[in-house]
Amino acid sequence: MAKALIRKLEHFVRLSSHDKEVLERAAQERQRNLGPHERIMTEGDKPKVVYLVLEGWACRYKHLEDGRRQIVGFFLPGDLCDLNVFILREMDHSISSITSVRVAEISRLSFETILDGHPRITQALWWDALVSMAIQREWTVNLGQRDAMERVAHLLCELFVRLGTAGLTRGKSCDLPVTQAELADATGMSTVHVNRTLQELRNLKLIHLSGRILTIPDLDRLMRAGLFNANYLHLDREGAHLDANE
Amino acid sequence: MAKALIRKLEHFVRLSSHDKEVLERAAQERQRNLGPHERIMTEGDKPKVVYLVLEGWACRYKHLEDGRRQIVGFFLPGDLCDLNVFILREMDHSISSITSVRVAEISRLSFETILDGHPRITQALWWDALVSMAIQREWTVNLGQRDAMERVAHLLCELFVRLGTAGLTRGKSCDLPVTQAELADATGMSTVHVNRTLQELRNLKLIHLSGRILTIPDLDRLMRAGLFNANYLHLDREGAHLDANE
DNA sequence: CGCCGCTTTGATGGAGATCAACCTTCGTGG
DNA sequence: CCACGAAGGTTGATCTCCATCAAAGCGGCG
Repeated sequence: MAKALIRKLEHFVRLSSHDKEVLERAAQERQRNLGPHERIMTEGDKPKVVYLVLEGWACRYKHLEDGRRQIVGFFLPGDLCDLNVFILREMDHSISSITSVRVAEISRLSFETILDGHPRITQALWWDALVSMAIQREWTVNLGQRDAMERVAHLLCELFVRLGTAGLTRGKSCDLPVTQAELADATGMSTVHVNRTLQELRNLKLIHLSGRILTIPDLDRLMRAGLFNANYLHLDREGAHLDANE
Repeated sequence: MAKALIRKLEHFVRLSSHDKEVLERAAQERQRNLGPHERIMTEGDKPKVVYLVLEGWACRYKHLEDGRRQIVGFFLPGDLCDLNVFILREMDHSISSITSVRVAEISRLSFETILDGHPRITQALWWDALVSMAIQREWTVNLGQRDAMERVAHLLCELFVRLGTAGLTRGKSCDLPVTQAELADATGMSTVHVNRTLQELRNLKLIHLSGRILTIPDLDRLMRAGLFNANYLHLDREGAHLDANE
């Protein structure tokens, strides 16, 4: 159930089987199933629980008054929304499903129980939170400095690597269940230009994309095209000194 | 010493005088003075301490291999770098001073002591961390969706409001010790276009800017021009239920 | 079959980058 | 005290990347 999360956290630290059970139980506690494109939380809502995505894709986004929309992040299986949201009085952005999605709702109480009683998990979750912030910074760089090709290439690299850490790639391929309009909202481009950019990437044989399946024949080349450097994802078992010794 | 930080945190929760002393002492512990444009941390460094800016301006930024640079955030007096950085093996971005700066270096140990023993401070610091993430998201929106005028207007609003919460505005004015080139790196624009955009804002009487002093005659109008909505800064004493009762 | 959501294509326009000067201010040293 | 240089700000001319508009393909599904 919480397999993707566990697999992701183990890029930071090796968890004991007890740690894993604790996470599994938290993920069971209360689940919610959503269809594609349903609202999970709306800007202005009072946040009451922590969400963990178990299956499917979702996204955070903000609307401007005049209707423009920016997707500020994708939630993939294993992703948590901010650990401490319930400190805030109201959400400053919205969250929607992209595909159909199963989420776990973790209550404030049981979340705090985990943080209190399980220092190794706690550390791993903070690591994950720091990585989320690094991702958000990298998106800032992406939108501020990279041109269309680089921007799309960079986003695809990020998604592919993140899916990989959650165990959701198959060889050189992965699902990419987003429309070009959604890619546009995430990259700050128009749909038309996303379309042309994807074609260019296809012509250069940097990607193969059809029927919601993305294949990256040579990830290194795509990374170079997108000036992608994975260091911001901090994937090298940085907390090894905490490893469970079982 | 830690006045700006305390003042900022009190937008979330009222602190006891003991709380304030604890923060003051942490800010005394070990200080460092830097001239303008000095490196504080470099991408790749192992982070060892938490920095708190006491005086002056600094920024975080990332370089692309080909030299392009994106400023991903400004540090104003009272700002802390990520609470838990030392979990990470290496920095994924750099931090430099803009003006001359005084920072406090808070050791991992004494930082953890604060977090352990002072729940009200801890909550306030988490609130601050969540606000930092919201700011980063808002920058993503800024770069992705807003045009030049809106983008600069939005940034100026944000800086003015944040300075205000730290007690660093004088009426309608504040310091703005950044060059146009730095504004360009923060907004993803060219210096030339930042210059023209500032002129336009001046012509519209939305700002008055000279000699590093920014004056905003009518903040509401500038906010409208930048589609600025302050809710992402969460400034309405959200943690009032925790207020120290003294 | 026919519609709806998504992708693709072509034509046109504009916001902002780039290049290249020039100007102003201010700190430094002769 | 002035001369000079460096750093920052300002301007004009040109070009390009990407937005916008509009219409046409193309599956998939009721």
